[in-house]
Amino acid sequence: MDWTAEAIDRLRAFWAEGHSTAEIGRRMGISKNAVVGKAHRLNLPARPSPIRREAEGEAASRPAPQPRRQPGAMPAAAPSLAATAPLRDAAPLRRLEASAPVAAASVVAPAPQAMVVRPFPRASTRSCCWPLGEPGTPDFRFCTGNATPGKPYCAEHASVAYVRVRERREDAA
DNA sequence: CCCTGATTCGC
DNA sequence: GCGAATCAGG
Repeated sequence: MDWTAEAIDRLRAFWAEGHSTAEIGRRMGISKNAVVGKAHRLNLPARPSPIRREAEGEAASRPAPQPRRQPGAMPAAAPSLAATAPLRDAAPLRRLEASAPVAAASVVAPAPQAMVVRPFPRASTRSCCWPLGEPGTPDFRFCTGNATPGKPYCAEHASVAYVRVRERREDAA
């Protein structure tokens, strides 16, 4: 993967939109590993992980990482059972109470330095969050309409977002 | 098994 | 720096 400025920008955009790493990978034609790897390297804000890594105390409970494939190398010596667990600096790891369906963060401005990531790009909870334009492009933005009560979209976009499943003919074979 | 994201580490 | 392999939870 050639991580051009544009590619990174797109990654940031997709990431900010809350797409899954696999989805981003599909969209960009790369593996999810590449996505998550790069995101991690870019220090992009980790989105709620389904996994809860050990919290300080439990660090030792993990049986030490398995040795990974080593082409030419020999199996070195016996893994001196844990005991060595480095226990790196206590990771912040505050358990986020998950909740709001990860709304898109500011995707817009390719701002070089001051890229403030707002948790909520919408003016208020009452404005439509329908995305407009291609993520990562300068013109990407959100619909500015008023969201209908109880929905994240304006009436217009809500009608697009929520499709009646029952559209099917009843003659289904 | 499918999915998810995180981390490790040979390259 | 990159990303496959691996891990780990739902």
